[in-house]
Amino acid sequence: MKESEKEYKENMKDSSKDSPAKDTTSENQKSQMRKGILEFCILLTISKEKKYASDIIKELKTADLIVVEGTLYPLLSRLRQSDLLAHTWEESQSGPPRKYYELTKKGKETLHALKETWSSLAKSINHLSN
Amino acid sequence: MKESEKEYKENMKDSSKDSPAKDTTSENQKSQMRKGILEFCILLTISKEKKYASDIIKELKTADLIVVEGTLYPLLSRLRQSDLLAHTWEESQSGPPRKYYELTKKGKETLHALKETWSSLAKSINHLSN
DNA sequence: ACATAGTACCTTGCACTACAAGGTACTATG
DNA sequence: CATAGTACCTTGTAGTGCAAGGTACTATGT
Repeated sequence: MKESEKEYKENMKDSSKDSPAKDTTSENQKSQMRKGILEFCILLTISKEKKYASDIIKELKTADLIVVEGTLYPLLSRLRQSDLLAHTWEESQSGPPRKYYELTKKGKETLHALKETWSSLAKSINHLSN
Repeated sequence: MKESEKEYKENMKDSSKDSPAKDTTSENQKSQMRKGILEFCILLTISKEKKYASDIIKELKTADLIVVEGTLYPLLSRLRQSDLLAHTWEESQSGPPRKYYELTKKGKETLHALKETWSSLAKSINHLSN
């Protein structure tokens, strides 16, 4: 029924002429894709040995993941508040004392769970790619 | 300098006693990890053949990715506004007409870029896992 | 003819995230 | 003692997924 179809399309709220197109630049996409994965990555790096903020940023950079301070600090606070991380102050030879983070027991468990989530996600993408 | 270290710690704004811990339940983590990847998955599914909303949800479900309508529709609108998708109305034998989506040229290019982003991300995680 | 169920589309408001920008406190160096 | 460097943190903004709710059409039973 061409007629009813036409009616339907005309009567339905239409999002065609919404606000101007938003950013879907590849700059943005990369950043969007990292969302929620950063937490995983940070737990991963800390799991090897206790680290402080600059250590973490450095290590992530070697893996081609750019993270800035303003992102990292709130994230570390979140993880500590959720009892996934604990910190200890340690003096430095050159500069202010550093806050070294390490995984709590809960943190290790969570990391394990996140690893599974990740591999499940990777499997899904694989599945869709065929 | 135990003394100066102490000062530093005391004087710095401290986030230790912030608001109560937020959700870092594994429910939430899984959902957070999917963020920004959904867009990629949806382009992937549409790349094979044109699909409408329910098709997409069904296909994602077979890959163990749960998506709901309220998530999908705004996302499709975004992609269309960014000229990655185009849609055509088609009648249905049973029910209202359907909006079939397919990739534009720009959409295909973007999908290609996203594939690279994904594999680079996977490589990073791999790198960190050792 | 009319109500009910089913399908398909869409919006609003919320919680969460990453980031840019800016600020404080300490150390080391010229 | 000023300047640069390191390390920590906060505030405000834009983007995202989701729950909840709403509109429009078709098919079916009574």
